[in-house]
Amino acid sequence: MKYVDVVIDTKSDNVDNFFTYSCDDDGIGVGCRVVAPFVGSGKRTGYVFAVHDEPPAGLEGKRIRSIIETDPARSISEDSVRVAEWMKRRYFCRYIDAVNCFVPVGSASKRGAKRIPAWDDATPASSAPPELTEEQSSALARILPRVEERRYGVFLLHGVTGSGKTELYMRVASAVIERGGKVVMLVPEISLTPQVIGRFVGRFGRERVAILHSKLSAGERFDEWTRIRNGETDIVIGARSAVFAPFEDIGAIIVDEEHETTYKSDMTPKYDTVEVAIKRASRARGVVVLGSATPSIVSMRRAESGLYHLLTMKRRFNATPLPKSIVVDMRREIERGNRSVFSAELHARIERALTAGKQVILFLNRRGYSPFICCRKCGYVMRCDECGIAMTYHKREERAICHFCGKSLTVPQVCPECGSGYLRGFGAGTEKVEELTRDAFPRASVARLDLDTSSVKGSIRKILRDFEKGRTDILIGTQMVAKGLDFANVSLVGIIAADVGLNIPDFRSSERTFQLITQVAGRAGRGAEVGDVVVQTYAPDNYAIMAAVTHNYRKFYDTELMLRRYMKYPPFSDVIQATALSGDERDAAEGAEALKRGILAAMGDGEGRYIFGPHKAAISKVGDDYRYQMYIKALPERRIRYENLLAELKKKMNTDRTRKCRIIIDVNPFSLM
DNA sequence: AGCACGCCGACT
DNA sequence: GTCGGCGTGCTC
Repeated sequence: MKYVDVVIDTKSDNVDNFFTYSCDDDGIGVGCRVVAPFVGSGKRTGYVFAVHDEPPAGLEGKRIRSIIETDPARSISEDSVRVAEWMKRRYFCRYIDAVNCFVPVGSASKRGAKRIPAWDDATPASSAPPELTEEQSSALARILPRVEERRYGVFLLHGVTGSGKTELYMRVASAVIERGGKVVMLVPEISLTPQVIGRFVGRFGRERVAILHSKLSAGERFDEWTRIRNGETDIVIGARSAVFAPFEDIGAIIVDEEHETTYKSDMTPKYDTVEVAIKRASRARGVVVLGSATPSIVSMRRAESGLYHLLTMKRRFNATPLPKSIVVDMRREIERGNRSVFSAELHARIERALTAGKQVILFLNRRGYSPFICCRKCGYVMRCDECGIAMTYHKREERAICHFCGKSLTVPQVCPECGSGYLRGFGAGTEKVEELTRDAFPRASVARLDLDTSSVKGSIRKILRDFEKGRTDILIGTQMVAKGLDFANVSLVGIIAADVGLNIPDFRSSERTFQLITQVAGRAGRGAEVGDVVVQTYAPDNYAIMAAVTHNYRKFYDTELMLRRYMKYPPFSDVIQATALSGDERDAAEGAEALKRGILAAMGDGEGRYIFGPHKAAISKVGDDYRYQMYIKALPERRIRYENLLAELKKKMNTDRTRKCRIIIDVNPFSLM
């Protein structure tokens, strides 16, 4: 007879702890999925977190019921359970939320278990391993000993675009597979990285590679999960959720473009994929390879302080120099009377590129026609009544659209505040830039790639194929054009407004701007010739823009780190966002205040200098819930105290039926809105 | 006395 | 979340 501690799968915070059952099956172990009796004649599924030989103390007077059945097909490993425990503490979620990350939702699909999934996006590319460059060899030489000795270690691979990071990933994967281990390859967004997948499939073969992507149905996902768990594959490639792949012996977890924000989950549990990868690899004695041309400040800091091993690759594979960038001060353009979105310099260079038969990419991180709609008489701004944020004008649909919740309205003829007829869109988004480009370069063929033109299935690929085949001269787009595109004939990249992201209220706005400009600029001159980049900005002296333009990561990192240290932002703290939600605005506001009182009561009033808010959230309402939120800069020495305190306060408030609000907590949220 | 309802704690 | 125990208060 065994006694097992089980976490029950329910939706309530009240039941987020262990329940002890008896069990006569010796096949039971940590990670086992079970069905257990719960509340009268009811039964629920759950997961075993601990196994004891004796009934544990503290259960006097309670009956210990016995497990009804076990479900080996959907059980997880003991290591996974330990990582789930860590996730609960780190991300303030319930045990079961963390456990469910490791388990597919569906059950076996009816189409037969051995089906190989659709591979539409992955064209296998040349498979022969090329000769390594000197930089690649020396980087690899630092990773391989750990792979062979099965020692945990984290490597931050800082490699400029085109320095051959993917080849290095494949060599690490090869070495792991050779010694019988398994590999997880994480990419920011599966649909935008067909090249990487194609190369892996070409090298390792379709049968031994599993690809997890969002288009899989629940049944297909379950089949893939089972295939992975049964050891039928060596490599899993996928977006962030693939970090939970059911491998036992993880030799390597590779995180491509580790700085990307898609690695932060925005749903419960709100985990950071890089952190989970490190936790899993350290348990499995595997290596983690974090690759990026623009490593996150947090990762680079960890490398600098010796927690990670830093590997640097500075040379581009084909020795093409990095593109030449010039900065255009848009304030001077206005002074000279040029109020168009194209500076004289950019206009001239586009002309020149087109004449030479070259292609151009224009980047603007803002979709729609105008980012806001404003009354020129009284200053009224059209806002989404659901979310409270300014609505974007979309000309083709002739509607005002909320970019947060998608709500769309017709634009009124007259101002709803003052009744004037001067309601107009202000500023320019990609839709407007497309129109202005067609006007300015009537003989060029122009296309646009953003969320609005790519929502129809297959249209991304069509737009990209047209561009690749040279049927499009100028491609205008948002971040979508920044990722992984590699077109030899692009000689010019124009960044229409480099400062768009710089002024959003988030401590990472400089970091994101630096990364984005670097990434977009990298699209120029991927062929034999040096590319040109024109960066238009109203803040030409800004350190993030300057450093990006001069390809000076070091300079950016040093400046940014100094500011972060001074301001006590990550990596010098964790920013913890606590949000109170309620259908009643006063309950949300009062809940947030109560939480803050609870924190100050435990930590002392002095801690108030690290707590900001609570205040009505910038996105003040989501669905039926009003949102009030606050931020805590949790210094490292207080992290453990906050882990305990906030878990306790959150549970207390969420289970208190006299309080009509819910508390949710996000550690280092992707956005402060 | 009999029962509907809501509050509250417990669920192994 | 959901069940059941229990106290309150209304009705027969």
